[in-house]
Amino acid sequence: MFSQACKYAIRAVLYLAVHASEGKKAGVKEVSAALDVPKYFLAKILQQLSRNHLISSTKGPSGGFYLSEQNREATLKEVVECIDGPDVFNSCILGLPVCSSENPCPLHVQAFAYREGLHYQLKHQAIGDLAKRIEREEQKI
Amino acid sequence: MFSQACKYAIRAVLYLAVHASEGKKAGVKEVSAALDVPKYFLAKILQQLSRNHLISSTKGPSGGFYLSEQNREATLKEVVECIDGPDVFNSCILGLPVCSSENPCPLHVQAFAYREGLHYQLKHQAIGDLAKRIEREEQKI
DNA sequence: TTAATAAAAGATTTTTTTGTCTTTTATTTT
DNA sequence: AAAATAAAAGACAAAAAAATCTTTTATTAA
Repeated sequence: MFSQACKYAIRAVLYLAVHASEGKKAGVKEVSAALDVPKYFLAKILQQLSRNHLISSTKGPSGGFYLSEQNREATLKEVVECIDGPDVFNSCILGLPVCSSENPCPLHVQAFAYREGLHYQLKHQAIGDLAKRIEREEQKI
Repeated sequence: MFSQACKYAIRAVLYLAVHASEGKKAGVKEVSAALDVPKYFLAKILQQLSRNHLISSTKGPSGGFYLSEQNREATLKEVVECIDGPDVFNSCILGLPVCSSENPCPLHVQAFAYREGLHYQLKHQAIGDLAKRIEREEQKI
């Protein structure tokens, strides 16, 4: 479903949402250690998210990554599409060039129904709200 | 979700289910042309499925691939797991080593529902029955 | 204002996946 | 029995994804 880079991206964003803020930034080192993720690879991913304004960063001492209030209003759908491209949620599960409700592949109905569930959550839940739930339910990232 | 090889495998098996039989075998050339899939790559995939008794084959003139009656009773779940390994349907969508209903990752609930629907169909519908539906509804493969 | 810090950027390497080609083996038709 | 056919097997090449390392730039704290 998601590339390795995308999985790291989602987890990193959620980590920042829970553990960092404008006043308490987190560096690549901290995030990669906390999530047990390759440091330099994660750095590239965070850069890409930062360039696309999905996370915020500042250089220099006491710098690092964090989510601004605006960043917290974005959704994981945007994060996912930033890393894996815009077609993640609507490309055919069998790779057929045309596959839709009108012209469905043999697995379309099931694949669509259940992928939409995931898509819906990622699209409609703000990252900030998701972070609150994670803290409340003490979920692992 | 599925690797490229796995997508080709599913489509090839369905093609054989619809267009081939013990009396009317299909060669790699025919299948790759019909599905527009790389010939030699498909050959490898069909070999692997054959070794695992998910499809049948015979060498020599008028040889080729087909599904025996027994093959038609198998499911696409077996095909998928033959190519992509046994964890496709139960590994964490974020790649966490532990992720379950008791210890869920932040996306577990949605991801689980998404995959289980698909999993259920692939697990409970015999390839032979699926092929009949494809013919009845004239679906593309 | 200098040294230290940390992200940004660029280049490179490694690994995995995808795709191709050649040789061998089994089977069948002539 | 010989020639032709088609899968099986093995080796190889190309492309993509994942991971690493080095240099540069911006910022801040001493």
